[in-house]
Amino acid sequence: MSKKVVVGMSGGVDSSVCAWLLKEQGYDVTGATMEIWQDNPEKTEKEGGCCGLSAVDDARRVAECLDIPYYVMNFRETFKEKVIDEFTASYLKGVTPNPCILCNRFVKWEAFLARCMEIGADYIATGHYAQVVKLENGRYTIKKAVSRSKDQSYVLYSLSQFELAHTLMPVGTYEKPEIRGIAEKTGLPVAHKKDSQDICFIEDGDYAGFIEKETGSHGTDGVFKDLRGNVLGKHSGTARYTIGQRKGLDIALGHRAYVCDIDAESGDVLLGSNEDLFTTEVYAADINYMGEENFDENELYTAKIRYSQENVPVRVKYVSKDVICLTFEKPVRAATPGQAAVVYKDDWIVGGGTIIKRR
RNA sequence: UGGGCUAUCGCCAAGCGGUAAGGCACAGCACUUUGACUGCUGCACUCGCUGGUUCGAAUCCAGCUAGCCCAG
Repeated sequence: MSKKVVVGMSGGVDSSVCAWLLKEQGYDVTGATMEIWQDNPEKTEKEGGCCGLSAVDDARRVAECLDIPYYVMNFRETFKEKVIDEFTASYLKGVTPNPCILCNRFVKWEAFLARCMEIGADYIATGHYAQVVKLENGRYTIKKAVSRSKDQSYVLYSLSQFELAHTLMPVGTYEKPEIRGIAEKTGLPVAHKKDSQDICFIEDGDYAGFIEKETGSHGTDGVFKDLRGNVLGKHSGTARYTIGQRKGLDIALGHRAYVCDIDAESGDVLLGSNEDLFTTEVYAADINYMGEENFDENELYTAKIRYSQENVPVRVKYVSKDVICLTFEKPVRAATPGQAAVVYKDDWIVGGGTIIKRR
């Protein structure tokens, strides 16, 4: 009896090929699309040969094409509660969340895996560019994708050992062009769909407008100040800014200015130069361990503090049981509370946490 | 009310008789399965207004208007 796996299908190329690959490998494959937010069929593909189809329709077509059972699962409530509400709440607190990480943790794994196991699945699978591996120490971890430019390990750092033990990510060993090649060769109807990007539940990209619409607030009103405390001008609400931001400040100082700090209590938004953004120490909490049970304070790891950043050598020290201090060998730019600090050893994840402050 | 100074793109600011630099801001695109960063492109046929001098003025002259400073 072959193992049963449910593939989370977004209707995109990667998850579609993921399903194909697993079927090819002999798994008993079922497709499922998580309905989370996209409730309007308008959001369709602009290019490729299958215009006018929503994510669900695309996924269903792929499932038919592969001749596998297909379900649509409703996770709207979980998504609203765990991702959207958290997203907006964070911004109002002056913190910059990473909704993809929240979604992975609470929806795509916690909720989706549980649902799939209820219907008898041994595994769930996704089209992420990352690899699930079991180390010699017996622990599971996420390893970077073979395709370093597409690697998504960073947004998966919060998965538990149990979840990893029941997860397959076959796409992680391929390059993007290979995946598209497979989609074409096997005639999947989504071979030419554009890669998804930006926050999925905010279609126009105006996240500040979204927050205001959802909560009726744009954060705390207040002023821009320089690093010495001099008032530079009024701003339009703390929720519109994030550490390291330059665009959209709408203030002409003659030189480029970047957000260095946000105080949602007072409404102060501190502006400084790009150099002012660099720091060598970053604190993180809410730690999830992957490849190791604990960080070794004597080990030289590498870490990244945002999705698109190269790994930087780092030492990890415990400030308390669940708060760590990362000391980077080279200053890192714009450590931002709310984003994740993910620690790697070689190309696999040791663990990670949420950035709480920088120094 | 006398005297002086200044008026160039949203902000700052070059220009000093030869046919409008630059920075910041802003916009679009690219990059990106988060927010950012970054890169590229665009952004005053016009120089407070009205006349005059000149082959030719934002640049010289006159008047007007506005703002600032000093004096009372």
